[in-house]
Amino acid sequence: MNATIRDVARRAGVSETTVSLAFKERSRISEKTRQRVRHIAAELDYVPNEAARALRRGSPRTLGLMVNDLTNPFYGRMVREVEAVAMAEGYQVLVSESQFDPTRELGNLDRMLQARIRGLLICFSETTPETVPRVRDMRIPCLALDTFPEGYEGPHVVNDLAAAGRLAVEHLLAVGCRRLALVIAGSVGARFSSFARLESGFREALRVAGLPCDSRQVISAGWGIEEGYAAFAELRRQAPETDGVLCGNDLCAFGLLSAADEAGIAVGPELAIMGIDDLPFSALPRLNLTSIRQPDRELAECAAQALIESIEAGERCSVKLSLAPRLIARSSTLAKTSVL
Amino acid sequence: MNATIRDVARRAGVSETTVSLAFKERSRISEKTRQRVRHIAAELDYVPNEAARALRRGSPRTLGLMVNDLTNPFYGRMVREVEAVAMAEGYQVLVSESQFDPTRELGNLDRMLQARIRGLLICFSETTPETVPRVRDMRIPCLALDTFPEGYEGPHVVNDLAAAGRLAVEHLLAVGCRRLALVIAGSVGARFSSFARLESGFREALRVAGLPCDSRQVISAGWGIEEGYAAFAELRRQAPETDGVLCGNDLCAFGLLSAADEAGIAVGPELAIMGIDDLPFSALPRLNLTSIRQPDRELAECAAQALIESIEAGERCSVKLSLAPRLIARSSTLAKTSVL
DNA sequence: CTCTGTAAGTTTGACGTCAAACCTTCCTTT
DNA sequence: AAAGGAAGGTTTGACGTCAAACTTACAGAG
Repeated sequence: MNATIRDVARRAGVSETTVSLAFKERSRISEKTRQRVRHIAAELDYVPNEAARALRRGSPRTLGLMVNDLTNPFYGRMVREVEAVAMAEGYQVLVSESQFDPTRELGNLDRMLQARIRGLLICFSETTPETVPRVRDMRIPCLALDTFPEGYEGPHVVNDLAAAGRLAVEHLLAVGCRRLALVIAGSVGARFSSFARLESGFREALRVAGLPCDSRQVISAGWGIEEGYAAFAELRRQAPETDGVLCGNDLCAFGLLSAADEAGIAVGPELAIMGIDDLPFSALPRLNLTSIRQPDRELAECAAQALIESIEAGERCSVKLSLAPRLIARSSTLAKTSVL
Repeated sequence: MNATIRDVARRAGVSETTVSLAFKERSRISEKTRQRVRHIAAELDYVPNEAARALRRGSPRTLGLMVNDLTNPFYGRMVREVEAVAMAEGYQVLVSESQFDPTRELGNLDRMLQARIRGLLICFSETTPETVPRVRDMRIPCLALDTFPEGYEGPHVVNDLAAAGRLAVEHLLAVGCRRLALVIAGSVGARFSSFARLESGFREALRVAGLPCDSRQVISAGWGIEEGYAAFAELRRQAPETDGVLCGNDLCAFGLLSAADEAGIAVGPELAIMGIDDLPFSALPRLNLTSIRQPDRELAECAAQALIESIEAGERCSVKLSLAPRLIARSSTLAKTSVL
């Protein structure tokens, strides 16, 4: 049905190899022939058959992208941007969702490998430490996207969470908070997490400001709305005097905020709450959540580009990039001293 | 690197074809041999090479899934469910996003066809009428998911939007509203849209209730938060006496709700607002949006299953399914008569 | 004892692409 | 004039799978 390289060759009166060559830059073929062949190919609507290519080279032009939660718009944007870059480079993207479940994640990884992906972008989650060594030992280029856990030493394109932590503390202090808390995913003690960097940024900024920081100020929660909601009770129990909270992501902050509302606490004046991600929803006046915006577009773009480059170069990926975040102040951290 | 059918054949002392046959049910091969071959294959971690299969059969085991907006959690869930079914059946999913842009959508469709997808699930949008004939004329099984436009006559698995319209009207009337409006995507006059069914359900229920319904009660908007926000002004202009609104989706409702808040209108008592989708965000106490929950899981599952079945059967898909929605009442349509 | 039929395999070839190795010309160089 | 080289091709074969066509062995019929 579709034109093959053979049809083009026949029509152009050259060999199949010549046609193949005509589509490679810098190949030993005369410019004249190249143009002619390309022209004929275009006429015939010739598109190289991916399956045949894949068979020949041993693997298809496919990238794997593992995200945690497809219903979180943040990951949706990752998928969008990665696909855009991949498409431009002629790659397909195999999207997979871990749902924060180690078993599922490992299974998905296997599936991707069986599909012979040529490279992997992975958004690690804190709940799946098993994945780290597996990814490290993969023989295709892999790149951590958005965040990565402590033990991971590999290439990455992530948000500078330490900077985010600092930014948040500075902001919260500036609006008059004095007892800060951090609500993040991962378990106490073995905070196996890129959130450790968030925490260290957080602690460091507190230290610089001359404020104490003990472990009760760090609450373990999860990534979702529910978990944020539950974290509020924990916060009350563990650090009741808190007047400013930074949550690991916006979803979690929404939950916390709901719980605070319910408890009759004035979010902003009594308890400042902020998140990380700056989801579109955070700008809704009713939520109006102060958040830290990650440069998601660049993030995904850089990562995808870098990954594809290493694939083409046949080398291990070596990018290590931390992108600076930006604070978006809204009323969930309304200054205590300001007049409403 | 990976074991091939040849390795298995050699090890089992049979021909390659026998190995191939051993993996097909109902093939003319003795049960004994089948078991032995399968066992050896498992031992060698043999996984059939997709690229080779794809080359042989002319197309890979790949499904196309076109959604409108990856940052809308609703579509995220579609992707999730479709992938789950596809994976179980040994198919890959090629996800594509139209972003409500006809050019992009047609381009994506082309790309998918070039990737030789074997079937297509498409969430039509109102803004891309060009796609309808293109999809109709595709020679692979296609299935409309979630919704489909007026001109489309093909197979589909959708939400029963007429029922949603009725449900909404009944609910709004029950909580005491008397002047209803509908905010939906598409342009007046040529409401090229499955929303026409929503509208007809809406109108019908009004008629049954003995209430008038003129065209000013139907506002054209878009799908996003921004568009919902803008629609509020339009609503005030076009139908200022409105006391109950149904929005085409939750995102749009969030925008409308924000604008109403801003205008100092009490959402609920003064103006009831409801959406369709029941996103997780809608349950946030601060938003607390009454919504119509679509059975998204079944939707995606049925669709994916049906599509794969037609692919395997080599027939055109013929499923036409409308799934009943369910109303989730929250305070954005709080009864006027109730005490807050 | 030959003939036909069936069950259980095997051989062969093709799907489309593209390296690697192999030819021609034609031009330089000494 | 012979040797060498480069430019621009072409031929060949293999990637892994699986129909289709072909073979063999054996059972039962006549």
